[in-house]
Amino acid sequence: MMNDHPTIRRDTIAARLANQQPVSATALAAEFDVSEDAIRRDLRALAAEGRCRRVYGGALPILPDAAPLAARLGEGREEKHRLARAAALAVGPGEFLFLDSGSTNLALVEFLPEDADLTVATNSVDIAAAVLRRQDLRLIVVGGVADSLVGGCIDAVAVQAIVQMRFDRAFIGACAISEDGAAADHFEDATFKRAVVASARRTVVLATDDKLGRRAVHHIASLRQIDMLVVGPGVSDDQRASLDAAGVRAVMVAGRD
Amino acid sequence: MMNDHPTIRRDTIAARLANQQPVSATALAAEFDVSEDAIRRDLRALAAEGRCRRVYGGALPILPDAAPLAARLGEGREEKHRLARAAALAVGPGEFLFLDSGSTNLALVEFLPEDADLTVATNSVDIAAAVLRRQDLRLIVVGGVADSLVGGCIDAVAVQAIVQMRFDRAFIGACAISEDGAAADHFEDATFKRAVVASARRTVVLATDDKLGRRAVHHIASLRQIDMLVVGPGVSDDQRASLDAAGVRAVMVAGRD
DNA sequence: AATTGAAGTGCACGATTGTGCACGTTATGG
DNA sequence: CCATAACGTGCACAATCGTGCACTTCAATT
Repeated sequence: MMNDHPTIRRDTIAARLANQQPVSATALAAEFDVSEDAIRRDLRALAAEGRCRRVYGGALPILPDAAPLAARLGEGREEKHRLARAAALAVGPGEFLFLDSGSTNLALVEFLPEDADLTVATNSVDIAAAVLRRQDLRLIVVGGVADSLVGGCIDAVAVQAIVQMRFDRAFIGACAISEDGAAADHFEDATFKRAVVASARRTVVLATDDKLGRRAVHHIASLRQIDMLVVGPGVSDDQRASLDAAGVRAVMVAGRD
Repeated sequence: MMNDHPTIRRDTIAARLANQQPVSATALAAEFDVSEDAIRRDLRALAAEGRCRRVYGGALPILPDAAPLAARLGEGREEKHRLARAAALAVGPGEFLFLDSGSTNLALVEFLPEDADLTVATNSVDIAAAVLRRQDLRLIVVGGVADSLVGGCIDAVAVQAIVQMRFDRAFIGACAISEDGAAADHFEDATFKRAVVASARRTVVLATDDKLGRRAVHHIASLRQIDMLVVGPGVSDDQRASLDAAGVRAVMVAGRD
């Protein structure tokens, strides 16, 4: 019928990329029997929408947080520090916190108030190390089989441990924030985060600008379940308004003073 | 289909460096099947971005900042490395290991055989971090409330997790080794270590010279329960003989060649 | 039915990127 | 001090890219 329609072709390519498959311009051109120019235009459009990464010879899927923690430490360090500093202000004395894995939460450790009788639980090896270095924090390690991509434990053992805790405040790392709420790219990761949200009285999400408006496959929490969303100053007023309207209880903008 | 893409290669290299792994230009060239020139160009680009440090033969990761454990590693570093290197020789492929907290066991991580399908369990935050950096090791984190002196978890939760495991080989840190066996200065620490010994088919103790002949209050294991004791070359023949006589199955002397 | 405009396509052109090789230079270890 | 290995540079070549342009298609309008 019309299996060679341009839209179908683009959707097919987009689906593969969403499925973490790298694509080659030459191969796609042969497969859909169009010139490489057409394919290149498709890929350029996809990349402009942030749905893939353009590279020489084709395009790569957005590998969301696949890069190990340390890799992401360098990029956007300042932004993360601003977010972390702002988020830490909300923490009160004596609280029982959970810090999810992620470079932004790692940055948060050093901004937590000093000698505030805080207890920090985490499933991230790096965050645990950072907390341990601060003698004024109590540390609870969530164990299990460690996932090398996440840099911490997100398996059934970890979920089981989470289920038995009651946090005053949980800081969740999200791969994407949209009107649908927070989402992650990996199934197990999302499952773990859902358990954390369920065990926390308040859920806080720190989102660097690149996460806003993105979408990811696996749902973590609706916007209504997020008690505080901390974003950077680069957020447009439109975005803020639509988040407000969608039910986030508090949107905090870091670095606007 | 396009797994050998230049961009993927560079990302892979960058990820390793971000993971604190040094890389060799020659090895990478062979691994990705390109000329060393291409690799050198990659490394030069990475270094220009400040993501690694260029050295003769390859590139080194950027040291994040003051290494927390490097301080402790400083004292007696050479001796610990000798013990660790010797102890690692005994490890066979596919084994399930436990590494108790302690700087000597931390040193052991980097000497474990590469790509030997090893699984490492540990209760130490620093050791977990070190294991995580080596992507050829599986990591199991033993969770619980972390003890800031020990740098890991030794509470009831941790003991419970240990009880359910069966290690091929456990590396125990001991505060003291005498004819009575191994002992520790802290009660909880000793309790935890006893659980580990009970769950291990073989128990290995790495003892720096200052631990030999010392006594400590809380019993961990008799000499008969220790399957291998690794000591440094500074041990007198008398000491060795008395240990032998007391029932240690194997006393290994590191650094005598 | 004819007109119009938007979207998609292929092609030609010069620019850019990645690669390997050859050359001379520099570091490292005995 | 010397041998070797690794290095940087310049160069040639191929693949790929971006852009401008002409052409088709198709649906909506006149």
